[in-house]
Amino acid sequence: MLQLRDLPSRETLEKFATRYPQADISAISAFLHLLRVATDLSVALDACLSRHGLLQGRWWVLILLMREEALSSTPSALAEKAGVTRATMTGLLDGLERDGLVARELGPQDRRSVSIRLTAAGQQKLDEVMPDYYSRLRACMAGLDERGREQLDEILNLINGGIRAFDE
Amino acid sequence: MLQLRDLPSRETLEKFATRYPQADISAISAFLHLLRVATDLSVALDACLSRHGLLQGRWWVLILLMREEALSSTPSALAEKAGVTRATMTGLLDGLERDGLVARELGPQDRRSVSIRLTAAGQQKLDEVMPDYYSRLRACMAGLDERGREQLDEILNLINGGIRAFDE
DNA sequence: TTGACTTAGTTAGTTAGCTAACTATAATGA
DNA sequence: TCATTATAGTTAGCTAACTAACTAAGTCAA
Repeated sequence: MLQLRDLPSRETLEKFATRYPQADISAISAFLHLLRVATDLSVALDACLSRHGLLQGRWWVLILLMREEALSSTPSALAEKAGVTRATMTGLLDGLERDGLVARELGPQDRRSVSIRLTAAGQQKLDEVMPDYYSRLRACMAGLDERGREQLDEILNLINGGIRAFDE
Repeated sequence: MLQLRDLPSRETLEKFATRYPQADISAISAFLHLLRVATDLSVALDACLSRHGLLQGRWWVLILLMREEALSSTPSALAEKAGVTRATMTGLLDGLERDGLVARELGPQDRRSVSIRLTAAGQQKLDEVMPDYYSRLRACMAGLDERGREQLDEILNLINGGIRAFDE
């Protein structure tokens, strides 16, 4: 997401602000800091998942299926919830099916539709990954108390509300 | 980064916490919220840059060059600062050179080395993109006052310190 | 009822990132 | 000195995302 490692120093930002007076230095700092930490968290998550032979895309599919009462859904619904295109979901499901973590079954009513079911092996994989993920995440966030978590939540909501201004 | 659109509700998290007692619900919420907002910011940044025919990777290269006193650097140094591999940097520079935004010149001392220089067209491109980027970012962060920005900075530092615990 | 549209899923081809391996050059130490 | 090792840059091939286009099936209205 944010590859950049060499974040601008205050001096650099001031130099740029001289040429570009639109610059709001503390806004830029906050923005880059947020992207930097989020990217590092995402990389850490990837590292955790890869120990179990998973990547984020495929892992989220398993979780979405586990959330379902019948442990099953359709590629379209999964794509929507996972935030990827249906074409991408086809590829994710191909991989999961190959590894036996989900099964494709013909939908009974709509013959265009396919039912995707979490297999026992898929559930077992989650039972292996989730405790590891949750333990690590707990440790990672241990330094931030409840008050800090609430503050973060409020700040993120404020920034989120501003994103439409970014897009205009 | 975080594709997932359908973030878990409190009920879902509680259901998962029953099966996986390691779960720290407010930690998970904070983590996902942070990744979600950061991803949306990154997407908004991409949209802004694409109006000017740029993507993040190539844009950061231009900025890194503009930071240099002589407006020039080497592929290796740029790769390190941009946080990508040298192979990736080769590809980014190919594209930028094709568009005339940077120039490859032979380094005088070390004959293995190549000097990359920001061209006048490259500087002009930045002079077009940066005011737009800075204006949008200012508007996006307008809802967060200085106190909030300081709080965010502290919170991010706390979380950042915890990332090593995620990796163990 | 049939022609136009919509929806579900897949396939094909593109992209930007990656790793691994390569060439050329430089640096180092027995 | 010269054999080894390290560094700079590139190339080739992989991956997971994307868009666009396709087939098949369902829906709807004139």
